Amino acid sequence: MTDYDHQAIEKSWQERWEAEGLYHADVDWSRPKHYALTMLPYPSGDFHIGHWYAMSPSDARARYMRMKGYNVLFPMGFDAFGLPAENAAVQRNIHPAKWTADRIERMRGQLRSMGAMFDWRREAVSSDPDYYTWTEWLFKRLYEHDLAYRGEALVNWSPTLQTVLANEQVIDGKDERTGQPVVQRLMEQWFFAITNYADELLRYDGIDWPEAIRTMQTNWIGRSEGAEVTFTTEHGDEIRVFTTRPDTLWGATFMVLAPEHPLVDSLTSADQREAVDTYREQAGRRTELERMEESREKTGVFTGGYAVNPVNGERIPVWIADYVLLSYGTGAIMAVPAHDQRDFEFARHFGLDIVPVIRPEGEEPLVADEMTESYVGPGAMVSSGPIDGTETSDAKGRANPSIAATIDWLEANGAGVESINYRLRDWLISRQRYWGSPIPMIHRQDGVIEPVPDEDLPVILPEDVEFHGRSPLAEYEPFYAATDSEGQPARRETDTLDTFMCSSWYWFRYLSPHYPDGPFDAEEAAYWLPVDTYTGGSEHAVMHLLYARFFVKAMRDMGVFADTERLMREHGKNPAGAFDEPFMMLRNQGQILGEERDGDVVVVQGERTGNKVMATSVTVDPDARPHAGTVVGELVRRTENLLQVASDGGLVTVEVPDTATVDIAAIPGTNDVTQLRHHLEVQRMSKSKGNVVNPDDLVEQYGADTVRTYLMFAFEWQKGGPWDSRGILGARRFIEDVWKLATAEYTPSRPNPDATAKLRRSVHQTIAKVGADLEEFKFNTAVAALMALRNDIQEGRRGEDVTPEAWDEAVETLLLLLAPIAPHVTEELWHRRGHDESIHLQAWPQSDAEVARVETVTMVIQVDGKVRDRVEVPAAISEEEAIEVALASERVQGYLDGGEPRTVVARPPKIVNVVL
RNA sequence: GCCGGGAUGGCGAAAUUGGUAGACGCGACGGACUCAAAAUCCGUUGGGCGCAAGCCCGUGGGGGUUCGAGUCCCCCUCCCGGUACCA
Repeated sequence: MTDYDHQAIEKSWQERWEAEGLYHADVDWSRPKHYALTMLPYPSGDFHIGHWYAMSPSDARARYMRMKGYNVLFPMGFDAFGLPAENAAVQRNIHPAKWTADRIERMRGQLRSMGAMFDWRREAVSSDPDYYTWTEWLFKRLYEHDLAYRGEALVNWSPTLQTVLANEQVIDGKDERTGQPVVQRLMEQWFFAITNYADELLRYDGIDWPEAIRTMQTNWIGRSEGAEVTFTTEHGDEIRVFTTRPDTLWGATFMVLAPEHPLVDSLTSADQREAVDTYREQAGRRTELERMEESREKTGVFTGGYAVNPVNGERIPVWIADYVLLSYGTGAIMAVPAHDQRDFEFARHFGLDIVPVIRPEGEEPLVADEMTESYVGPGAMVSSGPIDGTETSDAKGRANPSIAATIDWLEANGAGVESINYRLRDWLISRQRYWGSPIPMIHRQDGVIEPVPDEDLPVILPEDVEFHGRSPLAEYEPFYAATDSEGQPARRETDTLDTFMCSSWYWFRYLSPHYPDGPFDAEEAAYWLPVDTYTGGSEHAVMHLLYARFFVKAMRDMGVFADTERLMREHGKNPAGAFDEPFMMLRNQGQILGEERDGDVVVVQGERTGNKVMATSVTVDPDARPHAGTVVGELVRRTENLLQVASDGGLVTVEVPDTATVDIAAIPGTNDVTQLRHHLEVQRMSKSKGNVVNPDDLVEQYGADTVRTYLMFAFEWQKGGPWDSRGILGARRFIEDVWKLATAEYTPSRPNPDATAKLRRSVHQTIAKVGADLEEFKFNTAVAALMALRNDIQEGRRGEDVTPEAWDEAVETLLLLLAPIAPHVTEELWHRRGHDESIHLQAWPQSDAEVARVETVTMVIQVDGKVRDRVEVPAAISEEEAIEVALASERVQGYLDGGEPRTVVARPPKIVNVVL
């Protein structure tokens, strides 16, 4: 037993740190700065172990940087606007402001229990007028620079949420938050012109971000190079199409328009009118989700109209089909069935012409009737007029000779132009909801829209409104009744801003959360910006992280940083590149999953051969009766579709083929093998599954230091993994061991130089190892190294053979290296050992290379690549000596059997390989 | 389908980037302490063979490069994440 009382220690240090302002970070131009940022939480009400997993390692690294001599800013705040608060108002009659404030208060307490080095003076809450004044102000600046505009577009409307959503917030036709389907509607809304920055957003110059995030953003932006070609209808209307393969224009045999395309009406012939109207009506009624759930069988109707292909004057039919989307490209395509798989399927389905225009490399020419799929490979252009015979490769855009030749021809003949198209749409920013930042705009009676003057900002969100599931603002006269710049009655904008806008600039507000003259104090910004490290989840790859990049670029171009840049220069800091990107380094943590459960009772029917069973049916039910079943027992392990079941008759391997019927008591409805796999393995934490790990309970039971240490130790941080309630005991034991060592009386009975040197070597190696690991976010190996040092110190204690000086050095170094990870217990022990100043103000220990150096190493001797012997040799051994030692080995001699080795490869002092 | 990341003991994981596979921890097993249990302490722990010295096998599967491959190259299987009639 120790007198380690984590509850008392953690509480008292948290209070003392707060009272002393230990973590206050202030501008100090004489010191290098480090701005460490972790994604701000939404005030959901309760901290999840996932928050701890994201934040406490980030805190450890920020603390490490502080000990390395940086002036570190590590702020915290709340992303406080959003729908859940509004729902609470509807369902429980609690005002969103109160709901939010209560939750923030509770979460602040939980955050404090983590013992992180947050500078609470810099806390920012996005729903405070202090904050959203500047969200509104930024909206106005964007409006003034034509980066915010009102426009009509086909948008995602969520009937569930009663609001429109940005493309980024719709996944698989369902809204990102609730998973409910969205529908497409043509509506007039507010947008941010993020597409103006598409090309710049594709560049990631100077930033150290995970490859995966950059790829996701690149794919989301979806740049494609090609040409825009103009076809002409029989009525003389122009139909513009975007294509990445203009070289196949001579193979275009029909056109397809999106059902909502504006030219559909004029194209439609009288006899096709009814069919077209029916199809359009059906398409409009279906949600994105329904469209995707239906088979991939192509549907569509002929309009009865024709258009002329500008390259050859051919008259081709115009169809409508829902595989062409109004929101992408021009909403119309030329169809080249021979060389595009979707067009091919459509043509086959409706019996349309297929004309090959590429002769595959080294093969016979394609014959339309014999084709079973489109051909998209390289070859030579055929039946293509002016570009006949031109080579075509797999390259995209002008890099492909046939495409380059076609673009030149199109431009010379006025039939089309080179064009680049993006998948990225402008960011739809308005929401028909209450609990968000107001949009500071006024609709005049004459239809003109004008901004609220700066001196009238902020537009305050009124409190005494009624909640009923839709935005109350549009029905609340005291809010919407306004006066325009000419004193005329007008209507205030009642939509509010997407909460992603609030989180697109919050790290600037942290710098000076109460600064009254701008979104941030330029002096603070000049010193702290840009953010050096940013940590958080990768789920924000194409939302928050893309918006944040857009915002800083737009702010830069609008001159918002002009004063900041001037101040940077005055202080001798080069502003170049400081406002091109928000976060210089980004690292994503993984996810903590629910605890791996065992104890599932499995009942299997099937054919048994020995201890193997081919299942025909599998039932998972904790209350399963031990009756008829080929095998009844407890699941021990599963890999793929193989289950290991411990039954009365011993361990049985059960194979579950796709054809087996599966019944899982916990999951209603018909189940399948996939569900079985997921159910029997780990899963996400959720209240309904009853596997949520509550950090508050863990902190009470084990202490924050133990929880932090365990979270950093147990997983590769970027990866995460299933919670293990037994694993945390190892972290607790480690902390207790540190306590014991640091409070022990140590008087050696037989100090000797060898043991002393050995311990000191370990200490200095550990300093280097832990520092390097924390630098690279490798928290698990950093903790492992500290545990190994603990083991070495314990060995010294048992042997009583290291000098008191080496002992003290080892123990205190252990405390210093552990301080960023377990801040409370190390602080306590540091003081108990007679230090007055906080351990968190100490410098990171220096590793003495001389002390850390090993004098002898174990050299491996291989014979034909197999390890046959190990010999202790001086670390500085020469190649000749190494070979000599290796050949002198008895084991090697035995293999040589008197003969000579064919060759010997030596990499002293690591390895010598003797090849027979 | 496409893009990205993976697959290493019973489990979480290490491995200086081509050089002792399994550090560190969990669990398990054996022992000490205890009337007993927990806690704690000591030890063992990839699999197989062997009394032992030791030998063989082993990083999802199959090939290859190399004196030497978890690591590099080619092919395949599976898992996780993202994304999808994107013209």
